[in-house]
Amino acid sequence: MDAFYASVELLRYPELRGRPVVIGGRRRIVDGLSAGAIPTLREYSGRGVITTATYEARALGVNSGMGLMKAAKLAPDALLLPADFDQYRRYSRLFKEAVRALAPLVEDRGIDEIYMDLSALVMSGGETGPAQVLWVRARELAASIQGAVREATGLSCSVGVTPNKLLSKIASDLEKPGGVTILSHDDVPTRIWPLPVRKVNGIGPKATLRLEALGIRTIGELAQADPQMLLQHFGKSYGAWMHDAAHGRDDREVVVYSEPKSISRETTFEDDLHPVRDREQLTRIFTDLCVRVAEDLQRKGYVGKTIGLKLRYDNFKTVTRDCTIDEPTRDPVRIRRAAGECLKRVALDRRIRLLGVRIGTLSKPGSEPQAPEAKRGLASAALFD
DNA sequence: TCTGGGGTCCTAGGACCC
DNA sequence: TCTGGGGTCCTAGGACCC
Repeated sequence: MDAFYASVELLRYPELRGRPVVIGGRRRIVDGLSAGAIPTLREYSGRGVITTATYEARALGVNSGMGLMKAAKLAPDALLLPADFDQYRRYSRLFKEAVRALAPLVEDRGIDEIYMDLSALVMSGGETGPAQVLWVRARELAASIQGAVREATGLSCSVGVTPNKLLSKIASDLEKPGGVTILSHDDVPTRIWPLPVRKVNGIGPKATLRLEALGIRTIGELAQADPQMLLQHFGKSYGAWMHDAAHGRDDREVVVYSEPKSISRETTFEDDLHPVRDREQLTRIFTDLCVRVAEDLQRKGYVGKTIGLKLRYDNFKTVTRDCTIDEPTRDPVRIRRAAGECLKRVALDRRIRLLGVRIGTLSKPGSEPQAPEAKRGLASAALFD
């Protein structure tokens, strides 16, 4: 989806179309503003990052992930709207339903992205046909998907049609907003290799810096790099993957369903809290996080066994602790108790900026994996010792 | 002027088991 | 006093993604 959160907001505030708008920060009352007026970045003070910026705002140099105070320097007159996740989830459901009606093999990649396996549709009827024919079909299909999404939501999206997920992800980004990009393997040298390595899904900021230190900036340079050297610097698994990725190779399937692995809630405080002086407030927030995790478990129908704590200090250093309990649970009291045990294992010697609670090793109640005792072949194993 | 909230996957060490 | 070769589970941290 193109600038998803911002585009949803523009449906609600069509008069803002064409203006720089960013989504982020907290809902707050700004002194001196008349009720209903939309504040500009200039008027904002406090914590937070941009989650989405309209293309007009991006033209001013602001981007998602950027701190709001920094963004305010670059684009003081950009309008700032708080995120409304309930609304985004609603539109997310709508666009995914619209796509599934046309192309049922859909993999969820978060609120505003999907992969579709279009093979059967592009190669309908069994005959493969010359490349030109497939191209035409792919383009028609992509256009009808875009049409269906617009029909259902009023929003625009960009589509990449290629032989695999890796290339499709890159391709979908090449002609935003509203673009369709179709690539075959033969196009990799001309269309993919000139791009910076950062465009590869899985090469993030750290790997980009390390590659740059090796003199590798583009995907083409990565493709030409000595594989042995990559293994040396990035390890067997990541190094080999990088090399394959640079050549556009990717054999991952489109996964239409997967079970969640963990559920968590966390919050960054308006102001850093002192573990002693703000103890009461911290305790209240901590308990509330546990309650919300328990509610999420209940709503989604899971229980969990591994309870985790996350804590970020004022210097941004982050620590986690977790512990596994005997019986899977969704009880807020048990979760709170376990998380409390975790808390005893971290240093509370400086101010805290974030607190989080997580639960993992999820299962559906009543269908827990068998108890370990039942799985072990005690009788036969004993014979060998 | 610091840097959100929800996730996944990987690595690596240690405990423990046979 | 030294020491194999599997395996699983647990924990902590970190990179990365949307």
